[in-house]
Parts: sequence; C-alpha cells; structure tokens
Amino acid sequence: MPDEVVDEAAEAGLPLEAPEEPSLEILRHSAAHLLAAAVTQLFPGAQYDVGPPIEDGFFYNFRLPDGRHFSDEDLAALQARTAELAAQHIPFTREVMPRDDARALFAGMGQDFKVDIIDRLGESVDAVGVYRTGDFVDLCRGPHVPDSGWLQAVKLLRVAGVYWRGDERNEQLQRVYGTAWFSEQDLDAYLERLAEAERRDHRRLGRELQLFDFDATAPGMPYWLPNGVIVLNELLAFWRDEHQRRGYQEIMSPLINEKRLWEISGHWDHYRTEMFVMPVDEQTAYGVKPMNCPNAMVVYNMRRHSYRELPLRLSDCDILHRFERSGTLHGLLRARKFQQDDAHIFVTEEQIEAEYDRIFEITHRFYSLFDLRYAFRLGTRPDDFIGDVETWDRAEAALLRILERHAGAGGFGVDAGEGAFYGPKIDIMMEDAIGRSWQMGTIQLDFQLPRRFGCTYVDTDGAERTPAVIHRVIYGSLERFVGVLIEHFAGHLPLWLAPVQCELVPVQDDAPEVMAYIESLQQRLNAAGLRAVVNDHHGERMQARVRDAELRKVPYVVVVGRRDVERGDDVVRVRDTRHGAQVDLAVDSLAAQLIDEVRARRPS
RNA sequence: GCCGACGUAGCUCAGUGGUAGAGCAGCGGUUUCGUAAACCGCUGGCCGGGAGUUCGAAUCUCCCCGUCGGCUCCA
Repeated sequence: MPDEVVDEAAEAGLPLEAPEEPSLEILRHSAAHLLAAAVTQLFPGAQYDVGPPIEDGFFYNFRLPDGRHFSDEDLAALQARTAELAAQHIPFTREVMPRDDARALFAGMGQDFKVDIIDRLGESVDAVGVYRTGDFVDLCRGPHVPDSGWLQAVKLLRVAGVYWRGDERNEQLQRVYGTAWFSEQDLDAYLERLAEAERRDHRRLGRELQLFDFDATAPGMPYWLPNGVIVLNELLAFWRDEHQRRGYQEIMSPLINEKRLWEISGHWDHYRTEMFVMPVDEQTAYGVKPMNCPNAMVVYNMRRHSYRELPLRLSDCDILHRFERSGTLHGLLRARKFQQDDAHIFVTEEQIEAEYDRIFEITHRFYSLFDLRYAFRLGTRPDDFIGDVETWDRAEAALLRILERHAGAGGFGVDAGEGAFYGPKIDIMMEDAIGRSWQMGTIQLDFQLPRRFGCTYVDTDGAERTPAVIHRVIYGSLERFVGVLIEHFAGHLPLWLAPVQCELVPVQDDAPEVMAYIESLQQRLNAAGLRAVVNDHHGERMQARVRDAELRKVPYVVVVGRRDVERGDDVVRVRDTRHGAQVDLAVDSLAAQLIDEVRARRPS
C-alpha cells in the first residue's frame, strides 16, 4: 500500500483555502509541521519527506544526518521541543510560489525529498504552496491552523523505521507518530481509549482466560489450552453442521508433501519463502503445507468426475504453517500455525455466480451471529501471477458483478494487485481492538490450479473439460477469528462458546447438604448439555470465588448455601456477569434459559 | 527481514556495579462466611541464552533468541 504516494499528491500543489474552523485533520497536519520544525532544530541537516494527518493523529518521515535513527530518548526531546514551539504561538504563513522557485528554495536547503516531490509533479502544475512556521519551511497545500498555539494537546507516540515510498527495496526513513487534539481532555480521552484497547488485547485475555499460549521454541504457533479447544470445537461443530447441510464433504490430507506437489501447484516458485521446507535426504525435500488447495486437487483427481457432480464441494480444516517474517507475528491475529475453515468447490464456469451467491449466504449466516462489523474487499491480479491475462480479466469481472450484487456499488473496496497468485479474491475485512484491519474470510476464484493439476470432468457431450475452483474460507483462520472475537467481546464470549458456562459456588463448602445439592445441580446442568463446574476452591470465601468467576468471565454464577437447601424449593440466585444482574430462578428455568441461549447462539 | 523498545518467580512489576525483592497465584493451617479479594505461614529465580569488561554484573559492552510498537508482507 504505497499510501505515501497518495500523500505526496496531497502535499504539493496550490494551497487550499482554510475553512472558518480548523478541522482535526488540519490540526494534525499542522502538528506534523511543528514536529518537523522540532526535528530540524534538534537534528540540523535532517531531511523531511512527507507528514500527513492520519486517523487519530499524524506522522512525519525523516532522513537524519549520518544515518542516525530516532531512539525513545529522542522522542522525549522532540516532545519537549514541540511543546516549546507550541507555547510560542508561531504563526503558520502561506505563500504561492512558482514551481521553479520552490524547487530552487528546497534544493538550496538540501531538502532532497521536497525537490523529488516537485520533480514528480505533473506538467500542468506551475505553482505550489509553501508554508512557513518560524524558520521551518515546507512544501504544502495546507490548510493549517493560524498559529502553533493551537497545538497544545499534542503527544508524540512512537518512532518507527519505514521504507521510502512504502517499498522495502528503498532506503529506510525514520518516522515519528503522534496524536493531536483540540484540548487536553480530548487527548486524555484518546489515551484512555488506547488503554481500554490494551485491556481487550486478545493476547492478554487469552492467557488470563487460559485459552492459548505460546512457547519460545515455536514462535507464532499457538498452543491451544483446554479452554481454548472448547471454543475452537464449538466453532467447528457449528461450521460442520452448517456446511454438511449445504452439501459440503469434508476431507483431510497430509500436512507435508514432497516438493514435487508444490512445484505443480506453483507454490514452489511463488510462495516458497513463506513455507517451512524439510530436506529428508540428498534428493528429496518436503514442504509443510501453507494452503490446502493442492491437496484438494489431488483428492479430486483420485477418481473421474462427471458434470453431474458439480459443484463438488470439498471442505477441509487441516492445520497450515506459514513461515511469516518474524517482525510480523501478532498473537493469534498473525500466526505461523493456523487452521482454516477451508473448502474447494469445483464448478463449471456457468456455475460460478450461483455458487458465489451460496457462499455469500453462508457468510452472512456466520458473521451476523456475532454482531461483527465487516467489509468486503476485492483483490485483483498481482504482479506475480500465473495464467493468462484474459482469464484473469474474466474472473475479475465476474467477482466485480457478484460484489455489486451483494454489497452494492461502492459497498466494497478494491485493492489492486492484492489477489492470490492463482486468482482474484473477495476478502472479508474486520478490525481488531485498536482499529487495525485484518483479512478474515476470503472467496477466491481460480482457473489455474485445476489446469496445472489436470483436473477434469466429463461433460454432457462426453468431452473432458477443466473445472474452475472456488477457494473459500468463512472464519478465515480459526486462530485469527477467535482473536478478533476475544477483542470484540472483551473476553466475554457468547454463552455457546464460553469454556465454562455456569459456575456453581457453595457458601459453606464444609456443609455436606450444601455440597450434595450443588453437585446434583452440576449433574443436572451437565446432563442438559451445559458446561457447569463447581468452584469449591478450599479455603476461600464465597466472595472470593465469585470474584474469581467474574475475572474468568464466566457468564453465569450460581451461589448456593444452607438457606437455599433448607428452603427446598429448588430456586437459586443466578448472577449474570455480563449484564451485572442477579435474579432468583428455579433450576429448571435456569437450565431451560441457558439451553435456549446456547441454541440461539445469542452473542451476549 | 528492517527501525525503535523490552525480557527479573506462573502473572504484574520494583531493583541501574557490592549477599535477588513485593503483590497476586500455588501449597499448608485457621476460618465456613450470602454475590468482585478472610487471616497466618511456607514454597517458588542459571535475573531469556552465550561471550566479554570488572576484584565483583540482574545492572556496562557485543552476539543470539523471544516479545512489543511501527514498516514491509499476509488468513
């Protein structure tokens, strides 16, 4: 995503008119200028590239003298200097300058990036905007706040190395990220929002709730703990049920295949750097599968097929491994080991659109269950593609039509060049707790792999034809999906997914009649298919056990004591931890209510 | 992989050149209590790993591993 290229277009050109009231975007753009002014003061000779406003803040990219890098101490010093400049109420002044004059100005200051930006401007641009803040001069269209006194609620957040113009083949520049608001209160509210996001972080909650963990010997490869396996199994059971009734047939296949398979599929040439490869002797190497598709082709080819069988829907939930670069790993959201809820559907070309409709139906069924916000994105032909352009164009046109029908024109984004190497795709995108966007489900159209593997079916006229294949996942990866769910629900999973659905707490754990009753209660709930456990942690008071259940985000907690047993009416007090409510319920009603909630898979 | 930061008990963290600490968790005991933390005691550490500097290193330097935030890449 070379968004810097876009930003440059916004930076250079004739100045824009300032509105009556500066917007947050203007404020942040001005904050970026002030930061750059501080950098040029503290690091004489620093060259500045682009510094746009972004969501919640701004950044600015620099090349520091002598190849220096920003450290955290530098960040603190820049924060202090920026604050000083803000306190001085330095005006932002704008002027329009002939292009050649501006070029000479920036060339004279040794600002190579600005000269470069000017040189890459279109022919028609003959004048550009130049803004000054004290001694600091920038090529910019503005608009800006009147003076730096507006920039009191600015906080520099972090430093990062970034590739010039977003391309890793280029040199790495030094970027400073910051946030800016109209008031200290707004700034504090924003920082509090970040803190809240941190509390929802699935990596923290995953450990606290004992869902999964990691070990240093398997970076990026989650260990699923007993609680987490319950969540996974519930998601998969639901998935299998929904797919069986829609005509999917599940297969399982080897996790490793000889290199030859990956050569046929094209992964050896196009995906090898992301594969775990294991040499077994001088001649032979095995590749651990990063995708299920090649083995789905192998299964398809294990017998001959008739046109009557199509669409043939082979599903597959095997575990995949991808050798993701170390710096990209992020808990469950970016892992090296994950399980996809995969399927490969062999179709004739005429069947493609109808099959996509069916897949969209499944998608809505699943995503609406969780009250999740999601968006579609079309990924088109990448530079590194296999096959021919005409086939790609045809496939992309089909997906575009389908998307327009399901999401409406403009109801989806298009990411040029982001398709898989074998075909274009429709992705389902979701955001995590701090607003980062992740690809979840994906529906990919592929004319290449069936051809490479020689997949055929016998058509009505007896001729052998090659089917197309739709690769599709709904959850995406189970790991990523669970990660997003945890953050979405802040750990309070829907009842049907909760590892413990109901916790039973005795008031007096030394009273045999109480313990006998509570154990019978557990048996009744378990027999009804509910996951109920007794918390009789010895030596703790009832209050401590309730707190413990709260912290583990158990949806329902039932406290039972002598008074209940003596009353003998089978009514218990139920604590609903997600809604902070308590209610007296007959045990039968409690069971019925929970079963109903599980069956409906209500999100909360 | 690149830039920055971090790594001390199961967890959260203090300790910045001179004998490794706290809270929580765990274990033992006392307590049996009515909806978010009872009390007392006890365990628990190659201070991520390796090399170096130093009389002496958790602390300083270098290399490696892992983690976190970006970049790039992606389910």
